[in-house]
This record gives sequence, C-alpha cells and structure tokens, in this order.
Amino acid sequence: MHQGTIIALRDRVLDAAEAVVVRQGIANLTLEAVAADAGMSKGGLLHHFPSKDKLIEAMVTRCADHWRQHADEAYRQSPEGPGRMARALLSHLEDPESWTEQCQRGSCAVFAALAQNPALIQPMRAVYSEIRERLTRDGLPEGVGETVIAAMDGLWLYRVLGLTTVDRSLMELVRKVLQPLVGTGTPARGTNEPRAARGTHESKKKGIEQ
Amino acid sequence: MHQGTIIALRDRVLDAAEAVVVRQGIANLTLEAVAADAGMSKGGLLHHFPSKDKLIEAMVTRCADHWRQHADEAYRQSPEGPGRMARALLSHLEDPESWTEQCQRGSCAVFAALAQNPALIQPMRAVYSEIRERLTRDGLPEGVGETVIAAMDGLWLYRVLGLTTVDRSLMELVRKVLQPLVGTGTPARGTNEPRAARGTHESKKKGIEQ
DNA sequence: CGGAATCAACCGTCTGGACGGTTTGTCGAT
DNA sequence: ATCGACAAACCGTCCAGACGGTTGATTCCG
Repeated sequence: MHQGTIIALRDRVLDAAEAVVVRQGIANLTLEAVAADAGMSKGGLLHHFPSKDKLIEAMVTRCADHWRQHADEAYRQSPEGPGRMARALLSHLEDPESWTEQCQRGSCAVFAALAQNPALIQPMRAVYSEIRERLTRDGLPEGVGETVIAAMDGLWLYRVLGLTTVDRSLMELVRKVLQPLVGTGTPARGTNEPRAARGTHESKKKGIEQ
Repeated sequence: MHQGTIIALRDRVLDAAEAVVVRQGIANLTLEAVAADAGMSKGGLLHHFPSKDKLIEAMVTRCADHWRQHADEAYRQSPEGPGRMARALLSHLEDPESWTEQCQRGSCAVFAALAQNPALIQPMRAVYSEIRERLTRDGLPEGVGETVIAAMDGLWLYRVLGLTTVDRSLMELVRKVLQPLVGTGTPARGTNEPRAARGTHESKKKGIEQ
C-alpha cells in the first residue's frame, strides 16, 4: 500500500504538470504552478522532484513508457505477416480518442523538455529507435515503414501545433492512403520483394519483443 | 538605400535570434542574448522590436514568407498535371542542404513562438492552409496530398527534435515511397479517378497563384 | 503497554539571479 | 534644432532552489 501511494503521488504530480501545460502553456510551467495544481506547496513538490529538470525528465519518461507500451500492445494485436509493425502503428489512427489523448500527453512532455533542456528528450529518442528498428525488419519494401510513421507524426505535429485541424476524417484519409502500402497481413502477391528480416538480431534491446 | 539598411538590420536581428536559439536553445532566447549576438544593446534592440512578442512574431512571419515563397517557386518549376503541388513539395527532399536549412529556420521560429505565446504561430497556420488548399485541388486521389505533406513534416519533426537522424538516405527512402503516389506529371493511366479541380475559386487568397 | 526516537512527507519563507520592459541620455545626420 | 538610432542604467517581477521548521505515523526500547 505504501508503494502504491508513492506511485499514485508521482502520477498525481505529473498529471498536474501536464494540466498546467495544457491550460497555461509551457511558458507558465513553473514549480509553483505545478505544486498548486497538485495541491501541495512548492517545498513539498521539491521534496519529491529535487529540481525542475528531474520533474520534466519524469514527464518524458512516463510518456515514453506509455508510448512503448502502446506500441507493444498494438503489435501483439496486429495479425502476423509482413508489415506487422507498420500496421500496428497505423491502427492507432482508427481510435481518434486514444490518439488525441496520447498527442496531448506527448506534446506536454516533449515541449516541456524542449524548453527546459533539449537533452531531456532522450527517453523519447530511445523509444523511437526501438520502433524504427522493428520497422526496418518488418518485411516491407525499404522505406515504407519509415514513411508510415513519419506521416503519422506529421499528423501529430499538426495537432499539437494547431497548424491544421486534425479531425477523424483527415486521420481516416491518411490511413486509407497508407494502408495499401503495408498490406493486410495476409501476404498478397504483387507487393515488392519484401526484405527478409535479416538474422543476427535476437532481442538486441530489452522489452522489444517481450 | 535607407530602406535597404533598415531591412538589412531587421534581418540581422532575426538572424541573431535564430543563432541564439540554435546555439543556446529556446530557454536562452532573451532580448539581451539577441542584442549581444546582433552587436547592439538591449535598448537598441527594443527600439526596433518594442517587445519580445513582436520580435518572435517577426521571426515567424519571415519564416512563413520564406516557406510560402519556396512552395510557390517549386510549384512553378513542377511539370503540370495531376499532383503538381504534391510533386513540388516532394522535390524538396531532393535538396538536403536547402531542406536542412529550412528545417532549422522553421524550428527556431516555431519553437520560439511556442514557448513565448502559441498564438504567434498564426502566420505559419496561414501558409499551411494555403498549401493544404492547393493540395486538395491537386487532381490526386483524396488524402494523397495530405499524406505526402504529413510525411515530410514528420521528417521535419524528427530532425528538429533529434528524435532520429534524418540523413539524405532516409529522405531518399521516403521520397521513393511517396513518389509513386503522386505520379510523374504525365498523367498515367491506372491511377485513381482524379478529383477535378472544383470551380468556385479564383485566387481566394493573395499570392497563391500569383 | 507507553513514551522516546526516528523518519518521511510536507509547509512557509527567503534569496539570489535573470529577464522584460522603461527611462533617460548621447550622438550623428538632416 | 530636430529627429531617429542607439546606449546604459535601472526597476519590478518572477522563478528555481535552499533552508528550517512541523506533523503524523512507525519503530524502538524499557
């Protein structure tokens, strides 16, 4: 139970930080504001996160973990065959609510890190290199996986910057264009020669294929 | 000549601001730092840009203008036919130096705006809605243009956040995947029924088709 | 059992520094 | 002499982090 409350408290603080960013922007992400939103004093906040850097690092790490977890889960539920990872990623566009929420979480953490200290993005980088690695061994023609994830992150960018309204119709449009590139899961004839997953890799990083 | 020096000075200051962001990050984009980099005092800087908001607004506007100009130019040089705009955008990936430079300029302005006051992104929004509008009348199947630009901006994101190394091989890979979707300029049979450019638009905004 | 000791969680205050913006003054060109 | 282009000093504010408490629960000890 004690462990539980500690974890809940950390999450409460991180939620508060995200809430501050959403409501008041990165410029107003101050320790005082976070403390107030989390219902404690600045002193109390600093007791748990000894510096602003540590706080933001925790935001990014939590976000990266969620993201990794989500990707793993989607991969597991995606039918086998070439393009499994790419299809797993694409499937996220079919769930606008979940996607939108992850957009917001991600943007809070990433922008906070960017403003405070770009090096704090590191955990995100790590997740991306894991995913990119899986994409390159996905059994699709070269570049397809990279294109799919780039397009999805383009949408992410539009959403979090408000560069364009990203409603479900746009998501659907993009998904329908990308879908033919990644196949259906049952390897169809007519696709380009899929690169074989070259050997010499057996869980290079932990947690990639469980 | 006088007008000339004023313009040159504005650009010098904006260049200085970008340089500060590149070297020291958004967190250190202060009026003092910009003034120092531009070789003047803070008072002098504030003489030209009466507030930090105005300075960043100018950064974003200049960047948006460059971006619009570049898109117009590429469109002009792109062969006619369906997908002309999409092909124009894609062609930028063939010029990594220019692309990289625009990445940096854009990221400085956008991130500065994001940190200072998200509303300052407005000029960028305007450029995007112009480009998106041209893309939807591009004579390509629905969603293709949107996918192309999203993928390219995904690459932009990777580059400016350092989420992934974006070298010319990755750019080439993505370009080669997207190319078949936008055709060659000579309308090939076998593509989907292109949407006709619906009438009712005659230079809705200035500067779109000159 | 009961009180002393311990410890983590948390609060309120303070401070040093940085930053945006203002004011006042200087100088050269017209 | 007037005006625009600066410079320098300054002000008010805000924020990260330090510090010294206080509380409340737990444990230790007699």
